[in-house]
Amino acid sequence: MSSPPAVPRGRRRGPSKGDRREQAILNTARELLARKPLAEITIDELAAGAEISRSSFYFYFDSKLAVVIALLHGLAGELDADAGPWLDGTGPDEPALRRSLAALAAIWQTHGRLLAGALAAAPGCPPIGEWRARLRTAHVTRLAARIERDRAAGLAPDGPAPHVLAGMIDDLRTAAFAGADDPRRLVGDLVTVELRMLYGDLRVPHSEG
Amino acid sequence: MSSPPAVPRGRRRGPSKGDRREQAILNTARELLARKPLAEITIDELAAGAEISRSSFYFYFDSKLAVVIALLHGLAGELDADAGPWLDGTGPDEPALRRSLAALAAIWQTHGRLLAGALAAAPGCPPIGEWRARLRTAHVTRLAARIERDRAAGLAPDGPAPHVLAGMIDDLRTAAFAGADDPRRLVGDLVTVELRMLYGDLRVPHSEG
DNA sequence: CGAAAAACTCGACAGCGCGTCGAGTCCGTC
DNA sequence: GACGGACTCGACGCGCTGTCGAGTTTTTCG
Repeated sequence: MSSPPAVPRGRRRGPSKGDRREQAILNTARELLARKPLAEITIDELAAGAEISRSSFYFYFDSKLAVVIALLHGLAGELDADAGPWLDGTGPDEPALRRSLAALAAIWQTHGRLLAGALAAAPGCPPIGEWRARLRTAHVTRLAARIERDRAAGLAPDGPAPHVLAGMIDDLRTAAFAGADDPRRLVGDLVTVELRMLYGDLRVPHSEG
Repeated sequence: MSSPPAVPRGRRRGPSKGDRREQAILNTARELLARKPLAEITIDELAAGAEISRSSFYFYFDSKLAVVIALLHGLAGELDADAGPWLDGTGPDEPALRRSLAALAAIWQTHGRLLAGALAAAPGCPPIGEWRARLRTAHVTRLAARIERDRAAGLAPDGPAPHVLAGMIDDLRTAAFAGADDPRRLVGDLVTVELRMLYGDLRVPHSEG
């Protein structure tokens, strides 16, 4: 399901030919994704880039989406990089949120095509859908917990159920980054908006109208 | 480009056979969309539902996506139904926003699969992309104007550029409705969150530290 | 070393869905 | 009744996908 065969490496030995080919396919996918959207990439191109025939491709991956999943797995770790301080903290800690979002923006900057393609393919491709769901749930759960903490401490106003609000924030990030030319330019505004979503009080404008 | 032939209706006459077939295709599309996502619907099915052969289908529409566009066009009007009072008003007029969102939710309720499918196909299908862009721009423009008005009147706090903030609100709506089981249940929370995005003030917690 | 096993390669094939083409048939008009 | 536009369809070619079985290379081990 993940890697084709179990390699019984009896002794120190460099990566087998197959290992290199597998990497070549992955690299080709990365290169192509830098130039065009996932939907326009064909297995032929992936195979050609790795200098094997199209049928040989199937020795390494079950489908084009399997390649995507492999790439996605490599990203799973990066995706919550630097999110910890924000998610585990309390109150409107603007700098922490900014760092968290900046890290996320950097990933979208370099892997936008991959993420956008994966998100588009998610409904209709269970494994990708599950990957996305897992990631989302992880984020939403931690953020929801943070919201509850802040509310209990009187730091955040009441409002939508924590997991709903957290889901909206996750959705907003994804939509905003997916549609942006330069994700990094969004960070500042996203910080402001998220803080408002979480802490923004509708103090009736003290202009008495 | 839009409708297949120009019908020279010389005199009062019921809809031609072709008109009925065209409607049959559209209806079939609607029925199928109620049962499965757009990507899983094939031209064969559309043709079969209208009781014509697959090649006859092409007499009426250029492609599956052309059918989608036709359906979408029928929706264009509904999509800003009841949005006027909110978009043309000023200040945190919660009831108006709620009505606007409720109307939108009702549309997502019945046409979710169509809208979700169209959104997924938008990048990679220029006509659909343009349709989405036009709709988005229309909403963003009006909402941005509203934001400027409110800010000028001191009713809303400063923040992201109006069109950016408006874009985020549009994105959030779309993402939230697209992912919801029952869009109508989201309305209340969406109202709260949007108002916070627009009017939520971060009164710095003068809590000591 | 040499044979068995595994890792790997490929051409050929079958399938599906798309869109086109040209040869039709139907039907209202003059 | 013949002309033309509306309409229909089968057959075809294309591009992409995934499978199969027969080959070649590489590794393992007696």
